[in-house]
Amino acid sequence: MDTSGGGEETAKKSNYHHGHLREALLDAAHLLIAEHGPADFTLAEACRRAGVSTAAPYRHFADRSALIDALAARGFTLLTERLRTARDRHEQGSVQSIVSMGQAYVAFAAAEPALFRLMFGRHRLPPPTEQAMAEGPGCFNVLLEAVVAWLSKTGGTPAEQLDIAVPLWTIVHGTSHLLIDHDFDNVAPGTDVDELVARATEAFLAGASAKGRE
Amino acid sequence: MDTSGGGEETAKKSNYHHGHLREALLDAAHLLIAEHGPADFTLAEACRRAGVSTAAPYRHFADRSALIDALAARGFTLLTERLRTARDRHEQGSVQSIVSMGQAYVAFAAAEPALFRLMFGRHRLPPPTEQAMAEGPGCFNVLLEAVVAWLSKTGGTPAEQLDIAVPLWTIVHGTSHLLIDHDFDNVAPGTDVDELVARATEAFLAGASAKGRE
DNA sequence: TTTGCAATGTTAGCAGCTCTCACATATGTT
DNA sequence: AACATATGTGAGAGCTGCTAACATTGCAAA
Repeated sequence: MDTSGGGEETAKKSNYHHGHLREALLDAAHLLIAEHGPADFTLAEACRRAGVSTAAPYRHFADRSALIDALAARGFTLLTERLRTARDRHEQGSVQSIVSMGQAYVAFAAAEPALFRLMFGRHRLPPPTEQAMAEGPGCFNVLLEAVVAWLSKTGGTPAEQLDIAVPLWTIVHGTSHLLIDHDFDNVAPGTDVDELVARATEAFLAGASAKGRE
Repeated sequence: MDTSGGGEETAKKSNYHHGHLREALLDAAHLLIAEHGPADFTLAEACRRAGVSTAAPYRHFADRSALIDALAARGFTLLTERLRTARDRHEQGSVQSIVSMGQAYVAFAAAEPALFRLMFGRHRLPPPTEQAMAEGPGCFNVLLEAVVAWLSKTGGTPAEQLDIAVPLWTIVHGTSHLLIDHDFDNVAPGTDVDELVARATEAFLAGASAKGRE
């Protein structure tokens, strides 16, 4: 999947130094949390899969949670890309463009539930982490740009962008969590989340722009 | 806070058998996850606080996660109560009644973030747990009833109840998660979540009923 | 090329956690 | 009073995160 596979032969000068350990650990961790959930992810098991001792990770990460943070950062850049391509599949400023982003958001959560939980569930109060200050908004900014474009088409002002974007975010974020936690199963089984996101987004935008015009 | 405090004197026949260990462990666990987050909650620490050995919990719970599940169940009954009283503070079928429920939902998450995460974050695929089948819906049913009442007032049919209730749920659920994960801080600091829930709910209901009428 | 240093890996080991097993003690029923 | 049952303890196995001292390699300057 990456260069390390073929690299074992081309660059097998030694097997003492791994060579791509940092990335290998992140890959292993990604697989593990996808299999067993983020809670009972084990650094030792990741080491086993990467073929190194349990002390090796500490050359690349301060501690276990630093590795998890790095994984979350990976997730944010991935999500941001997906949102951008989803948005750009439709006309700028169109409702369809915004709906498409929401569906991509939920699809990402559905495809990578453990990663999604990791990204938004690290309840560490202290460190806004500069990294997060850059990545998190980076992700949200994609939505903001689309909302501004929509506002300019429907006669709204850019000042309202947060009043529109934040509720839209809550809809797709809530849908994602409820979906991956299987909370629809008992209550509304067989829910079509794409449909759900489309209807909720359209209804909210309709209600919001009606209110603005009244 | 409970009977065990005074009970130590009235019922201090022995200190070998604890007497209320199950509840005491749940109380201790509740405090611990509130302090340190649900992830690094430790069964051993809960034992220390309850004043028993680390083997004692296994007389009352199958394992660590069974205790956590019991805590989550507690949370659901608590949340259901809060929703019911919030709803009943306003006229039946009114938008205000529905908004009030949403605000109570978010307020619960804000007051008990760790418990909230526990309740919805146990990503255990296998057991729909009968308990959860009863509690989860029990919680959602409060909303459904309110939505049915609103529909009958606005000329909708009960068949649409899920189309209305599920999006509303995603709004408050998403708001709760984003709030307790501090995701508003970087993006929309100082967000008034009560205001947010009210505006989003009103706009969605307006848009949805307009669509029904068109 | 050789030498020396910084980067990266290993082994050994501590402390803490979950969970089990055999044993101890209290409770209540007959 | 005696037994069965419920509930607690102590010791210990096996795992984990993490540290410290030591080993190996790659790179860059002499």
